This record gives sequence, structure tokens and C-alpha cells, in this order.
Amino acid sequence: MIKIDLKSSIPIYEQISREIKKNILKGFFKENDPLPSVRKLAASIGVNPNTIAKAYQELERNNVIYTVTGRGAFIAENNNKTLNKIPENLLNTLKNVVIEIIYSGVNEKIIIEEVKKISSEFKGKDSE
Amino acid sequence: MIKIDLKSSIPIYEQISREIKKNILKGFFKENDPLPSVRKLAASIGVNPNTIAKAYQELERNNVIYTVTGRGAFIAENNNKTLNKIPENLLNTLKNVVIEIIYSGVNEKIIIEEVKKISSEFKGKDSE
Amino acid sequence: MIKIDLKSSIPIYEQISREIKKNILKGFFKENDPLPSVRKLAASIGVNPNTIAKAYQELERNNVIYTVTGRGAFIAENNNKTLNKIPENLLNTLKNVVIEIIYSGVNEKIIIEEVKKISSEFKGKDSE
Amino acid sequence: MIKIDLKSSIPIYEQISREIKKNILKGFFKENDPLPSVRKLAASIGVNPNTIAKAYQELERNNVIYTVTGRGAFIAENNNKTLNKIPENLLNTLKNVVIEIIYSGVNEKIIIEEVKKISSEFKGKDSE
DNA sequence: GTGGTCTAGACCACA
DNA sequence: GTGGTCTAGACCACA
Repeated sequence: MIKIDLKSSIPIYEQISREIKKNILKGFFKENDPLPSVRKLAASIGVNPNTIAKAYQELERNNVIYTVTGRGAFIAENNNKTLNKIPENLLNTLKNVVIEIIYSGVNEKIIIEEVKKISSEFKGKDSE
Repeated sequence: MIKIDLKSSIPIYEQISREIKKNILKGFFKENDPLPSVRKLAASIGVNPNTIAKAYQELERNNVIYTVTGRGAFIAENNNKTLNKIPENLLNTLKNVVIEIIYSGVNEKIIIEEVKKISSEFKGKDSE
Repeated sequence: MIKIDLKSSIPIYEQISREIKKNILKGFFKENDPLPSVRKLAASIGVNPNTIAKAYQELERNNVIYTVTGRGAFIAENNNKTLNKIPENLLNTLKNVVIEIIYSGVNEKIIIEEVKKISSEFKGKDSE
Repeated sequence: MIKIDLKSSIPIYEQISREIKKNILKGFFKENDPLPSVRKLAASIGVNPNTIAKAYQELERNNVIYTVTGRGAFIAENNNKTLNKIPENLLNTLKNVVIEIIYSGVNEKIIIEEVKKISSEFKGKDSE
């Protein structure tokens, strides 16, 4: 369920964090579901437990999961409101990629098709 | 013309490289136009010349600019290749941002509007 | 294993990059083998770590090695693509040397013998 | 007759020097033929006269041309003996290119074909 | 520990 | 003047 590319330049903890978010978006992880323990997940992916711990910390900071001391980590309730604006840091990243893609010679239409394809993989927040 | 955020986690040389690409896309830099010299740009931005040199070298590797020994760096000809597919590394980045944005509670429609807005800032390759 | 000529006009990072490619071709470095760390190799050769880092970055860009953050650099899988044409930049260099050699008074036959000798030192891609 | 690529990473004076050698090998320039004056050649190619001067100096050092004060530069007699061995510096360059080419996935056979093609463009020294 | 980025400053070839 | 290479040394994120 959680695929990691060790060779990628994206930090492993970041990849893990994203994978978990994806799983939530896809509905594989539901509210209050327990996450695998840091050690088990570390062992099954083959990375350092510290790396998993860091991913979980990031997720907790963003209210994606919550941890209960001694019992582990769980999926938080999805209390995100529906936003009408893309948060600024994400908007910047989006701008940068889109520019790079346009520069590589791909036109708007193809990019939009791709965005649709990506988002169709997930249940949109508003349709939940 | 070239705006850098020294506090950003994106490497400065990467920001410079992107800014130059943006300027080309916007038509501010045209084929064979000279770029500011490494030293001058470094002074005007307030970073080390090595950092600019690294950006220029990256741009040259990607055939965005070319350098003439003893004379400086110049905008390369626009290969004008039109791609029908987003290059894999860029596609991955796109996927990641879009997922993050959806997760933050923004729906597809708003993302697509934003993509249109970004791309309308630039002359697309096919309309040149 | 990695011999560098500090007096050569060929940049050190370029020499290092070539030496590593040679070692791969000779079979001394195999897929997923770890490379010496930037700092260790720098110390053993007696150059600045930045220079090694530059060599490794070049090799990574060319998919010869890959780096795993926090762990180090490793030999990439051998794509095993067989080319029927010499890439243009290499062809140019080849043309230039051959012309210089012919000009120095050496005939074709001797050059070809030498090419055979060089290539016999390595396991060709197709015999792997 | 003398083609220069300003964008190339090969120094212009080196390119000029090679072009002149090629012209001699091809028989376009014969013993005692006058070379164009530094200024004229500079003007016709569109480079700095100093660059031409440097190329001529290099050629003179290698006894490819000779200069008569006040009268200009001329093609030297071809007094190169036939060599049975490739000079060391050229051999090293040859080794490096061949290794790079093999690494790129091209096999010995194709390289040798190419060497033959290159050398067939010129009258070999021994057949002169 | 690992590699990546950046600075300050030197030196070089080239034009 | 131009860019390219290299050193010495700092700091950083990541594992």
C-alpha cells in the first residue's frame, strides 16, 4: 500500500507522508483506523524507524493523524473545510511545475487533462 | 526581472534557472539575447557568483542558453519541439502537488482554473 | 582504482567521472555497489570534497550512479541500451582526435589497432 | 573553407587551428601557400584578431605553418615522418573518447567503421 | 554518518 | 572583460 522510491530525490519521510495521504484520499484508510506501528512499517518498507517517526510527526502536525501514547497512531477525523483557494506554498509549487511543463513544450490542454486524470483517482473532498 | 527568495527551501540556483525560463516564456528574453554576466547578476541579486554560475551551467545543459567563452551567456534558439506527453519527472511532481492540493480541500475545478491562469501568462510554444 | 592526474588540463571532476565509468565497464563496480563516500574519496585522492561531489552529480545526471540521501552513492542499473550510432558530441571529439592523429603522421591501420586494444580492455555492452 | 562554431566548448583558436590542418590534409592548402592575413581571416570569420593570431602561433609552434615577418604566414613543408606510434597526449584523448563511446552503448565495430570514414576523407600521410 | 548548497576567494584560459 | 574550476570551510536536511 505504501510505495517508496529510495532513489528518488524526494525525502523518504515525505514520500511516506504522501502515500498515507493518498491512501486516505482513496478511502483505504478511514477515520480512526490504526496506522501500522513505526517499527513494523519501518521493517516492511526497509527504512530506518526514525524516518517513519518523522513522517508520522509531520502528519500529526498537519492533523492528518493523531497519536495516543502507548497505543499508536490513528487516522484523524477529516475536519478540513472545503477551501476555495489553493494554499500559498502549494500554489507556488504548482506554478513552478506548470511553468516547467510548459517550457518543456507541453500545452495547457494536456496539462489539464492530466490534472483531471490525477484528481479522478481520488474521491474529491466535496463529494465525500 | 529575476526575483529570488533567499529564505525559500528551493535552491537559489534552481530559482534563478526558473526565473530565466519564465522570462523566455514571457518573451522578455529572445534568441541570442545576452544574459547578464555571472558576476553582475550575482552582485545585483546579492548572492555568490558560483551560485549564478551553477544556474547558468544547468541552463546550458538543458539547451536553454549557450555560453561563448570570453563573451558570456546567450539565450539559445527555441527548439520549438511540441511534446504530447509530460516528461516523467515533471509528471511526478505535478501528481504530488495536485494530490496535496486536493488533500488540503481544494477541488479539481479550482486547480484547473489556476493552471489556465498560470499558462495564460506565457506565450505557449504553439502560438509563437 | 581511481587514478587522477592533477596536472592534466582535463578537469579533475571529469577525470573522476571517467575513471568510475571505466571501473564499471571493467566490471570492478557492479549494479548497486556503493561508491566511496564523497569525503573519503576526496581524502584518498587528495582533492576537495566539492570536486568529488561535482563528479558524482554529473554521473547521477547521466544515470550512471544514483544517490540515496543519508546513505551515499551507488552504481545504477545498466540500461543496456545498444546504440547503433555514436552520439553527436562524442562523434565530434572522435573526429577531432583522429584528424590530429592522422596529421601527426600515424596511419589509419595503427589507429584502428589501438581502438581494438582499448575496447578489448572492457566488456562490451553486448557481451554482458 | 574554415568553419567555426562559436557555441562550441572547443576554444575558437583550437577550432581554427584544426580547420587549417584539415585543409592541408585534404590538399586544399599546399606547401608554401600563403594563409589569409590575421586581420582578413578575423574579419571573414567574425572573431577577434587576437584569436586568429593565437591559432597561427600554435600552428607555427607545431611546424604546420611558418611566418615571414612583414609578408605573412605560409604552409610549412610537410616534414612529418611517418609515425608508428600515436603520440601520448593524442593517445590519451583517443582512449577517453573510445571509452565514453563504448559506455554510451556503441560497439567496437561501429567505432572502427567511423574511424575509417573519417580517415578516408583525407589523403593519408604515407600515400602523399 | 551521507550528499547538497552556498560563500569567499583564488586562479585559469579565452576573447 | 567573460565563464570554468577548484579550495577551504560552513551549514543543512536526511537517515
